[in-house]
Amino acid sequence: MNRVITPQSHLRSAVSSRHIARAMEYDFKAIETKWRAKWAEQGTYLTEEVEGMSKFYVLDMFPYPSGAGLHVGHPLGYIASDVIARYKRQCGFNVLHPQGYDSFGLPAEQYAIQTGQHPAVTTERNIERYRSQLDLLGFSYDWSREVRTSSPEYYRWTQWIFARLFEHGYDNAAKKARPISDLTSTLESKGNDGLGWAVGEDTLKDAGVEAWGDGFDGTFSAAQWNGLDPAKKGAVLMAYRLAYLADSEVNWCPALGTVLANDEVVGGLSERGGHPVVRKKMCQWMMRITAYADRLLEGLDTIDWSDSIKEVQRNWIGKSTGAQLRFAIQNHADLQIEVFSTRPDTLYGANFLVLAPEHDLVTDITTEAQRKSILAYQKETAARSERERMAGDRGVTGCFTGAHAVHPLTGDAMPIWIADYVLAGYGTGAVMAVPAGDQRDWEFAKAFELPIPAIFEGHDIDTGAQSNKQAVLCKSGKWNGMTCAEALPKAIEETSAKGIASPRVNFRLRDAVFSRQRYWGEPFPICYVDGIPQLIEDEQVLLPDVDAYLPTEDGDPPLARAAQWNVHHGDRMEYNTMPGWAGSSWYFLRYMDPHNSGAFCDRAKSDYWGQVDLYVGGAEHATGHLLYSRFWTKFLFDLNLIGFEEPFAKMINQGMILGRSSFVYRIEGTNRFVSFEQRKEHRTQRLHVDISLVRNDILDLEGFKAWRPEFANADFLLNEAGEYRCGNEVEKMSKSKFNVENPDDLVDRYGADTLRCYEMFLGPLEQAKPWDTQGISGVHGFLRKLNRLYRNADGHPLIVDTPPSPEANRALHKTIKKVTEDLDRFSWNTVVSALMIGVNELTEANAHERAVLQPLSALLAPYAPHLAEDLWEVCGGEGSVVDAPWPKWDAEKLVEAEVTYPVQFNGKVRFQFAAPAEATPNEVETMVLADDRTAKQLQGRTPKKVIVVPRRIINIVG
RNA sequence: GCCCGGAUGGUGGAAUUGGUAGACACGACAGACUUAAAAUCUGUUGGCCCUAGGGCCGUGCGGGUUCAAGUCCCGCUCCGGGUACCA
Repeated sequence: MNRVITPQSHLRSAVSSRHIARAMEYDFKAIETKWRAKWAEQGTYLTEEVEGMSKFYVLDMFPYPSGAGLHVGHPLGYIASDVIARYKRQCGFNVLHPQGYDSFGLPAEQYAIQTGQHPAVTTERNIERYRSQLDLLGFSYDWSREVRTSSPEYYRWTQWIFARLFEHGYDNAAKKARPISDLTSTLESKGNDGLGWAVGEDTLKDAGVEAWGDGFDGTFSAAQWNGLDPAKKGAVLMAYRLAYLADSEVNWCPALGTVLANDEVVGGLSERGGHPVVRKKMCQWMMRITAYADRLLEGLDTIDWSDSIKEVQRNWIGKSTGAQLRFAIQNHADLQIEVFSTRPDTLYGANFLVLAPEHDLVTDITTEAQRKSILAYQKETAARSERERMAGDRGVTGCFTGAHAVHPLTGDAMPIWIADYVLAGYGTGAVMAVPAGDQRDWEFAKAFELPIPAIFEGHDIDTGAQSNKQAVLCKSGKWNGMTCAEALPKAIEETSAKGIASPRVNFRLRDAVFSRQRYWGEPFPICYVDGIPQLIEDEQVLLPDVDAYLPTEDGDPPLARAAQWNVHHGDRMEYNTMPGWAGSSWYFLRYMDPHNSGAFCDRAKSDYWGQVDLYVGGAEHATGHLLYSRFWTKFLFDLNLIGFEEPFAKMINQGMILGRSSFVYRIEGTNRFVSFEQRKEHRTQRLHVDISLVRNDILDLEGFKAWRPEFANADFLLNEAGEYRCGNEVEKMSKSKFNVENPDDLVDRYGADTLRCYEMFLGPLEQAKPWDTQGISGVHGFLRKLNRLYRNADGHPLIVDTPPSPEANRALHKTIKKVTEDLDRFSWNTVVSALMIGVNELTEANAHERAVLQPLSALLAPYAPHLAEDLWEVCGGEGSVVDAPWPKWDAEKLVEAEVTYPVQFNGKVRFQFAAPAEATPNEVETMVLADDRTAKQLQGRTPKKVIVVPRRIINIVG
């Protein structure tokens, strides 16, 4: 039965009293305020190097200070790392636990464009808000070490590292970065033949053609080098620098007015904002991260990160080994097509070539008869690529060029096609198609009715391609009868000997674009003298003020607007700024020596603090920050500026906290809302409703009407209970979904200690989990119960100095053991359970002895530092609980006189059997076999076998 | 498609090397207190059967190894995340 009710008839609201009665005996507000002030006053969390003391470096990924503030999901990782920082400190380590802000970035700039407000001002305001929210939670950060990537004192050193990258190249033979001055002296004496430095081939080719004409093939002699003018030398050197300027295809985002790095583009859309991204040729600063591809790959084996994130990096780097093969083209003696293949062993099965539609040679080789259709296909793919990427549904398309290549082993003619399944940006942008061995080639051959030469024994080529490396080859000359795995190295060797191929390693990893056409980022310490970029090192290049945060009318980036600034000693400045990941690639080093004005970080300090021992943050930075910071760390290591080449020895990625959204159901075209149960009887729209108006899924009707003007006149179709029941769903926590739980409110209602414990109690840190505020009461109750062990309701201490009972001792030492072991394996959630069990047992045992309660407060300190500090004081503990030595468990106190064994018969537990703890398995067996209950279970049968697992279980088989 | 996770009560989760599955909480139910409600406290709470004693079933599904399987092996299903014509 449904009732339509008016607002007046429903005065009793389900949510009217949300007040949580606060039991006065646990006055968390007073306790937390008191100790936060004391810690600040005494500088409890300031850190310095102490010779001979072992260090432990615990780091959070620093936040971008957005305007929205924190919700309960944000502090999760911070709480986890704080627990470990405090635990390690109590264990006697010198702990470095800093925090800062990744404060350059797009949102502040977008806001500036809209409002004219300087990004520095909004950033400052957001940081203040962040800081006040963080402070409420009682973190043990040493704030004297705070860094902000947008402060000139910090970005000066970001610029400095950029300058070093500009001044260095990469020597593949030495496997390390070396100064460009080393390079020039080699070039002066030997030229670049056999040089072995990482080089941008396209950049070198362009510069070489400019210097020596069209015949330039990539090598030059010492004489040729020495004959160049400085401008041409500069252009050639650019091809070797680790930070270099290049014309390249970049991801241009028109809506953001800037280029993006590959990891900032997701499925053809910008990661931030989801705007379309197009390919465009532009002159940009780049980072030669590809020079470090192998070391970035190998280094993964030396660090303790999750397998999944290592795998993401491995795939992103995408190393593949094979050969580069050269194919002659009929009627084009001067041209050849190079293809990269990981499977040269299947070369005999190759019967056509496929080029990317954008491949350079397409125009040259296309016959007149095919020209029209080739042009049409190229146009079609260029137009389609974007839309089609989003659709994800692609058929097999392609077009014949009319040209033929020559098979290097058989001399057969191979038609040359173009197709969009071959990507211009990978390998050489051309493939040799082996339809019998590659499914894409197979499908292409089927679609265009090309023959499929069979090269595998016993494989039916009509069923699809065979890519198994254990397959046996046939019709493959000398390789007949070999498995592919056996033939592969031979194929590479033989084709290389014949001069038709060279061994080749290919990476999917691209060099990273390092310029952004934005205002709110690090300016480059670069000006252009006669068009050649020069480092500015005599003074720091500061970010100038501008009159608007938009490009100039000529399309130059905003910095071109800074009239005095944009010219340095008469030379044009670089107008681009650095990307967001520049400052975050090395911030973990600056914390070690944050105020050093003579160096980015003193070597002695980085030697002391070393690698980050525990890094906590989200997994979403796998291909961005976490790769770039590894790259910069290796570079700084090569320059002998730091003593380690992996920044983060261990990393744990916290899972997302999801919100529980509530929904109301509006009958379409009306202002009438129907309760969840009856929603299907009407045509309804589902609308998010703010979760503060909902309790146990029941809507606060008055609150709802007051929430938004358009709902002021809403009426409701209630359920049989006379209530409005909301629907719900677990989804990402977000303001727009009205499912955000704010930590400030929870701290106000339950205290920071409760919130800290509860966030850890929710479940394993790495897992995504829904937030459920109801559960917090259980954790709050635990802290109150714990508090009651130490003092009564009036706050009078209950501590006594009598010796504890064996039960109390056992409870304490069991808890110490469990908490210690769980913290050592980073099992944050089970620690809270262990403490709860301990408190339950001590309450049961009526334990108020100092010998038990004082260590207990030390044990609590990492999770609930405020209350622990207060209770430590009640116990008369010396100094701060922050430095209380971590309690050790005493195995003797854990021993029980008896062990209760579950006794199984054929694997089913039938009864419990108590045996003396010190009894041997044989004695236990004898005793249990003598027990009446055993005889009853056996009913006269003789046991075949008796298994006694000491202190665990007894299983009687028979 | 490929690669990584994961699936345990009404819910979050525990079980660390194969050894009593469901710890610890939440919720629900019942009781105490209260004029009443909230709060608080106590008890019950995987399912099924049973007067009791107790029994049977049970960790996504189907097999297997073992004295013993949530845990190991083989074959699936579903869910989450990442990634993609990468030659």
